[in-house]
Amino acid sequence: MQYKIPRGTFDILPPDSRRWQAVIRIWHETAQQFGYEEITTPIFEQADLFERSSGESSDIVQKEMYRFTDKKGRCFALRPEGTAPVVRSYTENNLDRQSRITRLYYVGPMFRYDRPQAGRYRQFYQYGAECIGSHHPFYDAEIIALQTAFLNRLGLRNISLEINSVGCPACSKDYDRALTAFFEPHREELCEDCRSRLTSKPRRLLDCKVPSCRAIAAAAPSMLDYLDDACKEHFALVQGYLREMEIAFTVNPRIVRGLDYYTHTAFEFLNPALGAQNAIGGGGRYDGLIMQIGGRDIPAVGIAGGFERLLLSLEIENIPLQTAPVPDAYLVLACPQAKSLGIRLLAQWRKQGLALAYDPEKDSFKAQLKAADSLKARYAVIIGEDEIASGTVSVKNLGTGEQQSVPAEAVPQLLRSKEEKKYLF
RNA sequence: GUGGGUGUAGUUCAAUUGGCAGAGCACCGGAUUGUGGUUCCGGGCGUUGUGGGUUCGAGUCCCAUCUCCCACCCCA
Repeated sequence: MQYKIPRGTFDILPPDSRRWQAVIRIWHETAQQFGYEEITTPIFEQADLFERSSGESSDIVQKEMYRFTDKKGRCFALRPEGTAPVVRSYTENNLDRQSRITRLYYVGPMFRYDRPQAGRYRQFYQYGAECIGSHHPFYDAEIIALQTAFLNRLGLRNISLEINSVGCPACSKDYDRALTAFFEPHREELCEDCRSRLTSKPRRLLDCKVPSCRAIAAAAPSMLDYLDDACKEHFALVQGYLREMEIAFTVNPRIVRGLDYYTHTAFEFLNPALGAQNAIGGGGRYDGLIMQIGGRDIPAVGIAGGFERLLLSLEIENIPLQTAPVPDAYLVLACPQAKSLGIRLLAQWRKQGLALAYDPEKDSFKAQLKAADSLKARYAVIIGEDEIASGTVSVKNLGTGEQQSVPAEAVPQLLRSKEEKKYLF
């Protein structure tokens, strides 16, 4: 074993690849049902696109980005998240001129240089959707509904939705000041991390796991009390829409999203069964981002989620996704003279859409039937001396054992009709 | 980036105080020449993650390194 896969990456092999296909297919279907169209962007972009959008002080930029320079010294980064590239493409291609509301969704790999852990990888796969062009709270609720529909359709049940509002930049700033003022007198009692957070990101103090910090934070002021009237109303309307859509949620004023560009609504979908890495998706509104990266002042709201944790959740809850593909029939060629005819028929029947299995290295009759059985083929199509002599082939139902001879031309129709019959019961 | 655990056949796991590296499952073949599943029989020299060291002798002890796992951190 000479080469090894890079740390924090993984191959998706059968039978897992089937599960991935199924989940991705359901994502495409759900997003399209909600009026979203697919966008695919490159997996690398100018590094400063992410630096500018995520925020210089974010962990993504500070330590998790895969950066590199190309032969001409230009600085690129493997994308650590999906929103910035979509927004870049939106502005670059003037999509705002084409329609007032633009709904886009994507699927693809993201890259973050993190220490790998269960449910956390260096190359991981995300789905996401962005609704660009309106500040209306309906769209916040709608995109949450999209993500809810997706998770429900997969069969996940033990998922909770927590929402919060981080307000507009103005009330957000007020709140940070209030937090700093609140924690400052306790500086000496805080853990080391929290002391540095106090100056850089006071909000992070709220979800520190050190018990002593938690005790202090318990009495900290709530973001919700610092929302101005407009922000308060927006948040109330989002909640109203969610209730009308019958989407269960709890308000958690401590939700902090990792990236700087979020405004107003922020939310997370959590699966408590997952352990430390329990966020399976989330999103929020980012009204300032498009202007920030050089576009017009256009509001937007988006979601994203990771497939790894989705699949982990499905496994924990024992939800089957897709059964293994089985061949319609296994071709048994019983004598050397049958081989040429058999291979011609194999090709012909495949053109007609049948899933056929055949192994040229198995000569004995018994071995071929055994193989048919282990592949769970529904039928064996047998061609040997007898069949050649009579100008027919034998079709054996491997479930019931019944067997009949028919002309070769009848096989596709026969297998198809028998299969249809099967679905009638 | 920090701390703790882990690694033996394709896979799941054994191997006593350091003493010949094994089993289940899976896989392949066979059990009178054209009929599968059950059953029975046969089939394993694997750089014990990698590289060093101690020892007459290392899967086992020591050091380094890598991987994965758990937690911190962060998030998907």
